[in-house]
Amino acid sequence: MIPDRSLEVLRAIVQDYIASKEPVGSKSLVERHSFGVSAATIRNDMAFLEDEELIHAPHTSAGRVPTDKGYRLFVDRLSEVKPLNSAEKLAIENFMVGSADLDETLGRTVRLLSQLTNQVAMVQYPTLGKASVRHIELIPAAQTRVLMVMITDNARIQQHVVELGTDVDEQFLGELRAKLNSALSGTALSDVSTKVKGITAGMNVEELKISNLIIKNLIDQVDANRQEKIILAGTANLAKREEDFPGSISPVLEAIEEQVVLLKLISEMQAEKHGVSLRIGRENTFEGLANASVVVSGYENQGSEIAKLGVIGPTRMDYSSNISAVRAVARYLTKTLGN
Amino acid sequence: MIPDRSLEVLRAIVQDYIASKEPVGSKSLVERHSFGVSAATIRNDMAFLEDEELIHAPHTSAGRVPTDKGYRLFVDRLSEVKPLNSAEKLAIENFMVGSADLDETLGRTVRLLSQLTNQVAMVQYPTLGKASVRHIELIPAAQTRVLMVMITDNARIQQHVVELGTDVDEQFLGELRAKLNSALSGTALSDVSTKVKGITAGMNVEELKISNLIIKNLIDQVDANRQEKIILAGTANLAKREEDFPGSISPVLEAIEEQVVLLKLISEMQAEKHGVSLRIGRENTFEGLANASVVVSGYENQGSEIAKLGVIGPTRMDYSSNISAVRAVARYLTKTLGN
DNA sequence: ATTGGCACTCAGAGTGTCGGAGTGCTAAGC
DNA sequence: GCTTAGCACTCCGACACTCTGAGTGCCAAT
Repeated sequence: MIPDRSLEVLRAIVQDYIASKEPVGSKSLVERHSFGVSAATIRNDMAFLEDEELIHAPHTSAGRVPTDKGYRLFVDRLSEVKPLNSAEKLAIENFMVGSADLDETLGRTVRLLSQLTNQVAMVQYPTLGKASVRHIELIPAAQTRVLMVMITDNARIQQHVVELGTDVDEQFLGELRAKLNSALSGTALSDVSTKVKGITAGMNVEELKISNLIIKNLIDQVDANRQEKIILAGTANLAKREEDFPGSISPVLEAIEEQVVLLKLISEMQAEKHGVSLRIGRENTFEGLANASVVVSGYENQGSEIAKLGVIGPTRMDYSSNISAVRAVARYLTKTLGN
Repeated sequence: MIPDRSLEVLRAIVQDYIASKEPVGSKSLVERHSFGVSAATIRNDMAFLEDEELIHAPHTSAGRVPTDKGYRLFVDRLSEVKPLNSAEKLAIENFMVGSADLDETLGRTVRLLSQLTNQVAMVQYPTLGKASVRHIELIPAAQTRVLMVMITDNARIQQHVVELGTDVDEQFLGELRAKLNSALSGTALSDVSTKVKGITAGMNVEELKISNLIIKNLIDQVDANRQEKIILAGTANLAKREEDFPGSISPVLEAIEEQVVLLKLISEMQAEKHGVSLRIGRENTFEGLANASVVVSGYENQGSEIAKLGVIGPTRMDYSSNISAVRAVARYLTKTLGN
């Protein structure tokens, strides 16, 4: 395998490169770190690392830059998770104080994360989890459309418009709403689809048709995570790091603007080490993110993971800090949601 | 005043500059336009325009570039609003088809606008306007907190968490909700604050305190536009136009990320010509937008303006197209909301 | 008022030079 | 056999210099 000293050299290269943004050469390396050997020896080690494709020289006589593979090895085996400093901890505490509803909490969280890391932060809206139905409302929204609103006991609101195909009968809608509420109020979401059966007893064909439409929609709402949504903050941080993205930042901006891309990305990422998941450079299947890294962690409610949050930045990012920030924010969010 | 030919020269400069992104000189000007006079004459006109601060030479012997004032004069007096071409019209029609709830409609609208203009598009969420109350729901959200949900008959949902200061009494909450609903259901929002009086009759001190808190909050919801919110699309378009922003795009990105800034900006802008309002470069009081222009138009529901939408781009933008796109999209949105 | 001519300016592209940082290799040393 | 000093070589980046083309302002002539 790779000798210990070579690993140390790799670590030093990654650290120096992240700090200086310049390719790092053998001489400056021995100056800044005490390897106890000379530059020439380091050069041999570097040649070895290059064979292993862990580092790479942008051109013949330049210093070396870590490859994606190098970063990967670095985070997996060489980096320790930096504990947050007290200022950062304070920032987290302050940010969370007085949070009100879900929207606001998540909004604060995403801004907090972007401030903490100086990267683009994202927070995925939670799935409904183990909540139960509090109230269902049916509102005529147009000639042939009904707005269905479901309020759950963890204070989430799901809404959707249902196209009936025929004119809305307000009277009947009122009855249906009463039936739905008496049947479902207090029901766990997981039980909705069974409990809702039998509600259509004694209806005529027309009513049945409408009821089924609405019920179908209700069930869709319940068991789908279709309301998947991600909020972002700190996009401007990308522009500040412009020089970190060879070429242009615009593919990155395009990628993060596409909710679909982000959702796919996030859903592919499963927690690895420290409860955090990481994609480095081309590990992201999406082409536009070839020069970007993504750090993601899940957050929980009532003991099970309900969604994820994370940051996106250049491959040349400070992994230690970002990983610990993402992890800490995920924990605090879990804690906040617990109240 | 300014001689006619000089105005023509200004128009030509603006048009050429927008097209070529290069400072435009007297010679290329006479080549591309048929003024019927020589370059030397044009130069005299240009000197005049420069005295008037309508154009400006970036350095001694370069061509001229319009100033903010020049653009302003151009849009006010010289440009015609370009009618949309059929492809664009088609795009609008297609985009709007099958829109469902408000969120989705606005989401589509903002993406449509950004595609049409290739700029950053924004849409402000509408104020409640002339709607009336459909249903009020009070949900215990935590030990001492209540989630208040108000559904209006134009299918909008307002929600807010109220901190009671004391433990929630579910029973009482149920009664209060019933009272609120019977008192307010069907009431126009503008009448809520008067109608809600008297509802607290016969309550004890503790109940009164809670009721007042909730009612106060309800009224806040109703008459405040506090739920002001803007959605954006096409941020990546900024990055593509990077070279159009002297210095860096990051102040612009920062500005548009700040909802507060955008809301302030939008609220200051009142419709001028063609129902569209325009801020060019430093006309934007916000420093970060010194090199940006903003095109805004209002959209309506039930005959009155309920919110605005628009685009943000470099001062060197195609005003004619963007103005007509913004105007058209605002109209289509008004139309869509009418259904 | 318009024009052609002329001298002048300047940014930007191209070229040449130079130094420094970095490399690979080799032969000697521990 | 690993380590090291030394050396020749490479190449980027900075700097200085030149050249050119586009553009200008001004003036005398029409």
